[in-house]
Amino acid sequence: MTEDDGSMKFAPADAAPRRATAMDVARAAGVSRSAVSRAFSQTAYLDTDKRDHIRRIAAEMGYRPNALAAGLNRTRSNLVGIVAGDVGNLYDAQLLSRLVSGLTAAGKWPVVLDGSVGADRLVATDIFAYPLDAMIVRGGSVDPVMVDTCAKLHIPLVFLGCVVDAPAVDSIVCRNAEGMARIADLLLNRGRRRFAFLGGPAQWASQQQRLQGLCDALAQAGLQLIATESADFSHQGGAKVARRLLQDHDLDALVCANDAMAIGALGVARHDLGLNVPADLSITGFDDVDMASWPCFDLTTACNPVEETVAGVIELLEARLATPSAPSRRIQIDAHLVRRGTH
Amino acid sequence: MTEDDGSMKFAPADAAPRRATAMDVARAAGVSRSAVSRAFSQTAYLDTDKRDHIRRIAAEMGYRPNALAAGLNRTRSNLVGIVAGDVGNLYDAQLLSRLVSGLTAAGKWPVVLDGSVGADRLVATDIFAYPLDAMIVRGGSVDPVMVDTCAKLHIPLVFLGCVVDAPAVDSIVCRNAEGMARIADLLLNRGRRRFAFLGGPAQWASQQQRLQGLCDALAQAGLQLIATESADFSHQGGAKVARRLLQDHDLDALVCANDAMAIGALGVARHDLGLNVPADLSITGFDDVDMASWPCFDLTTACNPVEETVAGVIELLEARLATPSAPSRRIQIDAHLVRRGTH
DNA sequence: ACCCTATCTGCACACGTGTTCATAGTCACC
DNA sequence: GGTGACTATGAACACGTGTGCAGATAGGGT
Repeated sequence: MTEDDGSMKFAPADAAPRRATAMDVARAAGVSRSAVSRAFSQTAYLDTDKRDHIRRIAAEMGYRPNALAAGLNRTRSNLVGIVAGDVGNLYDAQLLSRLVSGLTAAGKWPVVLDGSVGADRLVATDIFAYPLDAMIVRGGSVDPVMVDTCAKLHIPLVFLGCVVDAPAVDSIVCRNAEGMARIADLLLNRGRRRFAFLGGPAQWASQQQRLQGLCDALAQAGLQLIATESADFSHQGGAKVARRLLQDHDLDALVCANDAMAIGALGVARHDLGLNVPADLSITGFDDVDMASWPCFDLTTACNPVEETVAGVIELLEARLATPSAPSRRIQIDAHLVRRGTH
Repeated sequence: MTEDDGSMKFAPADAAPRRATAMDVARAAGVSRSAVSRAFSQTAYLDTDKRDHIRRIAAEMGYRPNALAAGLNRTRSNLVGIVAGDVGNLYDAQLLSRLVSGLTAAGKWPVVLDGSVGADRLVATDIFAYPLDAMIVRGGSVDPVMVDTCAKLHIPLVFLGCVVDAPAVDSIVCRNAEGMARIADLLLNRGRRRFAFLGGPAQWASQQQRLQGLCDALAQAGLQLIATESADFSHQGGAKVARRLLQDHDLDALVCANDAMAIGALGVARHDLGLNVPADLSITGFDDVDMASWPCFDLTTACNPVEETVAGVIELLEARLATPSAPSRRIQIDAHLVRRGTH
């Protein structure tokens, strides 16, 4: 009865209107608040007529149980943080998109964070104020501050693209070295001998593994790289560095650390330098983004399968949530060769 | 004192460990829970020594105030839903990325939802269980169910790409017709007379406005379109339909509704059909995605500026949150011409 | 010495929900 | 009709936090 006084004050419709609560519905339906709560729970007893009545009134008022309030006495919030990679990068954009779909299908809500700001700033910022069920990090290198923070808050971490050795931290990586070895073998069998590598930023673990895989395969054939240069994984960066590489060295194989740079290199080689790809020069990428299959590029590359990766992330996530103290796991994904027209 | 009994039961360290709470910190620091709460509030009184002491212990224990619990008695959750567009589409991917950055900078946390599932399913699903501060929808057409649901829950809506006439629903759109008219004028001045339009799905408002802008500009010159076909805004779809258009008609200008399709058309025209662009045929896009400026495409297009659009969304959002009952607003963004090498 | 004020702190309530517990009601069966 | 079993429901508590209110402490002024 004292509640009535509170709800009668001035009918504040012009101020910010508030979301209907279970109490509001209970008053409108002439039942207790508990009954409203039970009307939205499958397990609780409630008379069918009463349940229908409550649900109809709730629908009219636009009531839905507030997940944040309910989450207080539940152990899961169903919120999962994603630190996105470089979304200007086509592969990362594709990955993010599929990851969002996969998490939604798994009943989790992805809160996406800008990965381009420093990870330390991300920690300083208040995303960890939210009780995330887990954190998925896409990136080339690992930030120890984030690992520590998540450990203290008991937030499971899944790393996507690099391996982290810490308790309750899982990771999923592509078999970069093996994939690159397949590319190297393909080019060696075709008779290529004068190789250069167009790599990405050195702090990316995948970049180093791809370089290593290439070097090892060449060493087995008694060869070594003529030149190695780094760009920023972007199309423009790849084009710029590829021009320098192709002008300074006499190459017959330019192996790139990802598709975007390979496509940039392809443009420079064909249009600016007038080289004949693949007759005089092989150019290869890595990842197999959508664009690699476009007829104007038709890029030979190694497929870093997005769907399989996302499925692996979801699997790691669910296993970790089911058994928080389980030992860390690492999933490795095979990168298979995609033979097209640039080798 | 009764609390002690509760906390002493078995020290359940092997089960799912729980996040430290203000009560835990209070016990460890020998102060009241209120003091801990105040230690993290700028406005509250607290002795400096005591505040430092509490914050140090909190840092050791990895304590942070739980935003969900705090959000219960606050009017904002700082969570904002984003219904993403088609992230396979390059423009939408770019837009999503910048939107995430912009929202983060504005102190909001974006919860990203898969826009490819039907909007009705999105409503049926339980994202609205969370008290979102607002919902940002990127898409070509408007789903009335979502508008109704958000209205009932008092969740402000911002539409990105189409205009919706409903209370407290804001929108931001590109001046599509004017942008397309600029392209048409450019092509007319260059002497083009035989135009075709390669459009997107009909339910997209922007698509219709772009078509309309083109038709009007042609009509002013006493011309009309020779042919109009639709694809799905994708590279592959654009390529396929462009081949048909170019084979069936004698054109000197192929105006595309977005860059992806224009680039697909460009590949078909040059490589498959051996046409000379721009000598014999003009091909134009719309949006000005990064790729349009790549030397291998060098696409003439109209710029649909991402930064400006995101800034507009943030502005609409903040204004709406400040004044929930304000009349609906519509921001229009100019699409300026980008002259490159395909006209 | 006393009082008033300014500063600090703890208690208690509110936020909105799920769930346990006890109780009222119903029905069947002896 | 009485008793037991069972169902349906409301009151109460818990989740973790911010904050109003009152009380306590200290310090200074008369």
